[in-house]
Amino acid sequence: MVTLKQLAEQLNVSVSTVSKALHDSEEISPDTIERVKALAKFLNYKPNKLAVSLKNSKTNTIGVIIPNILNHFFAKALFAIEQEATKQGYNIITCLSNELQSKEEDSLQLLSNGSVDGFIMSIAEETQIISKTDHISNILKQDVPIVLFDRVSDNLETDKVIIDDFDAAYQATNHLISEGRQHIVLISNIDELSVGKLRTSGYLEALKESVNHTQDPVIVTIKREGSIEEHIDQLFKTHQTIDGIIAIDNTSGVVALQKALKHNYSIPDDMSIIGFSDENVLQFTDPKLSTISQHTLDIGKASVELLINRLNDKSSTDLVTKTIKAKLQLRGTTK
Amino acid sequence: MVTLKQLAEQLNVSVSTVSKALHDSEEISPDTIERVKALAKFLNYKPNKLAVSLKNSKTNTIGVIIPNILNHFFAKALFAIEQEATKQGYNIITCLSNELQSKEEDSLQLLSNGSVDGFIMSIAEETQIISKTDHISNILKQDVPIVLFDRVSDNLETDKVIIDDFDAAYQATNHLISEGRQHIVLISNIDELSVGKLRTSGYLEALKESVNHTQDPVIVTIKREGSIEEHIDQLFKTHQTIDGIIAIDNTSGVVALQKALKHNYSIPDDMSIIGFSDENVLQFTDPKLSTISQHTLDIGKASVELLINRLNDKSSTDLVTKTIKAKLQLRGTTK
DNA sequence: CTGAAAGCGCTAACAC
DNA sequence: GTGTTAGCGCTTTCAG
Repeated sequence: MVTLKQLAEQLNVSVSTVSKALHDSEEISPDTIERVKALAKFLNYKPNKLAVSLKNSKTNTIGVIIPNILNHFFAKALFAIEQEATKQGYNIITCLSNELQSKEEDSLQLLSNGSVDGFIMSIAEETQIISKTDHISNILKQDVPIVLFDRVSDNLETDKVIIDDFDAAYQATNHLISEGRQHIVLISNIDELSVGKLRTSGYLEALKESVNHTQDPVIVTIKREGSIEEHIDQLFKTHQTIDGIIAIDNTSGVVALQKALKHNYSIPDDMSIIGFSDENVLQFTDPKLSTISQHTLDIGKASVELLINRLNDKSSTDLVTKTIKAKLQLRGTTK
Repeated sequence: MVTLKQLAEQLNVSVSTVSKALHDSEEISPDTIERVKALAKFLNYKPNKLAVSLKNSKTNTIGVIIPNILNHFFAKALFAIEQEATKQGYNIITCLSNELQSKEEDSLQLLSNGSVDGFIMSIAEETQIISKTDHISNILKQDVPIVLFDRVSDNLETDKVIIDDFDAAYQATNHLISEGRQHIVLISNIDELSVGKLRTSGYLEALKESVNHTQDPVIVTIKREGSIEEHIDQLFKTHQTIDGIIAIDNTSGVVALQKALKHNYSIPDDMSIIGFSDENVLQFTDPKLSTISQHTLDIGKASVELLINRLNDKSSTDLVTKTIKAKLQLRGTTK
């Protein structure tokens, strides 16, 4: 690696002159600036980021902690975070917690030592289940800002970016009710998560409020990843009067549609299905799945904006929670 | 942030004593070590990684450049890379090239300044199309090691991790031939990529070698992401004798299956389909798609191993190319 | 206009 | 056993 010192030696000037020249300092003669820059370019000089960061106590790097990169929602969020961060001159260091509290803690510890200016994260499933967030508040205590997105915790005093999970499920349910559906089932493999609980509440509330709708709520909870298909198959066997499905996670909507067609339901005549899936699954379904669109790109972008705002004004004490409205996208699986 | 200096002051010893104590140096009395460690723990001291890296000229960080994180193959590769890197005590800085040569170049430039010890990357589509890899060889010239995975280039002298793309497609095609299929079509939306070209060659070779098989090759090339469905629909309309499909990218196999069922083919009786998809799509298909399994986790792991080996022995000059054998996984869409 | 010197936080050779 | 010093590469104040 070429250093300032080497440039200085070759040009017979001092290190500080070189440094200033490269920063277009007014103190330096145009001529010197010219010469310095020419040589720097020629030798492909790049300032050592470590040294600059150490000096400035500023890394221009954001730590991003993702619970599960194989979940398309998070992959897309990461995509958006990276894009916006790059645009704003920040790098990202990505850690994957794989839904484990221990890995989440490790990553926070490991990077909160000057490696990053702040964090953007979504809470690991395990952390949400055992509801222990000390490892996160410890970091906050050390004045390293954190933005939480999607999966958040009321116990943590941070900026947050969420979607209106309750409302989204509430509206989806109401839509099915307005279609005249009488037996609307909710399918979830995320009932341990904050977002899962909120979406379920929205569903329950919509059913409760609906006057001329007397069904009891039916909630299918799926624990293990692999068993979604079995559960849904089972559902169609045991509940033959089902005419509406709200799937509140990424994939079960698609699976439900698949199975419904297999069971010879005519969609959407016999049954309506609404999923929380991203558009990427649409190519796999026919008819096209109606979904609640989460505007994942906006979520990622907003997270970066919030964090950078916070970094630029650490003094500000009021926390902001930004809600990105989800939108019901009716396609081929609803009337 | 707590620093060595602060610890030293509180304990009335020198900074170097503290440093040594924390490293269990033999020079320091057990008693002092005890006291230092106790205070360090109490104050939650963490060595500033920037300073350590600067001092050691070693960051223990790997730069990972991913062409498209929304592609499940790359998400899974990233998953594997992160996992293995963490295991070996390395962090990763993730950059997304979004298939653009310019972003790839930016990322390499930005991080090859002491931020990372080396790179793991897969080449952007644009870079493969215009076949300009100077920005990569420039980094190599600066003695920053790079491991290429999946999409590689013959022009670059680096360690590589690839799958046996030619063989995989060759075998898949031969399998369909052995089933007695007479009109086997290849579908590709990645014909610009090195891996796409190799897979296509494998298909062509298998057809050519087959003695009692007289069909001409049929290759459907899809350019735009959104048009896969249309193209496949079209295919079934114009080529009604098709009885075999090899889809060489991540998604078109699933789409082909979907459409074939829609067109009332009985799968696998009337037609066999083999995709290059990951297991994650299986939940969306019925019958289950037969695939060529790419062992993506192994690819990621091997990439990290190769890079770390290289970092530990920069002198070694012989380049290694590791081939992770793909495996034909027959499921419900083949006989 | 240019240079010397201090310091970011850490390590390590070398005193004492 | 402990302390002093120099230096990683850079920025910045202050002197010249």
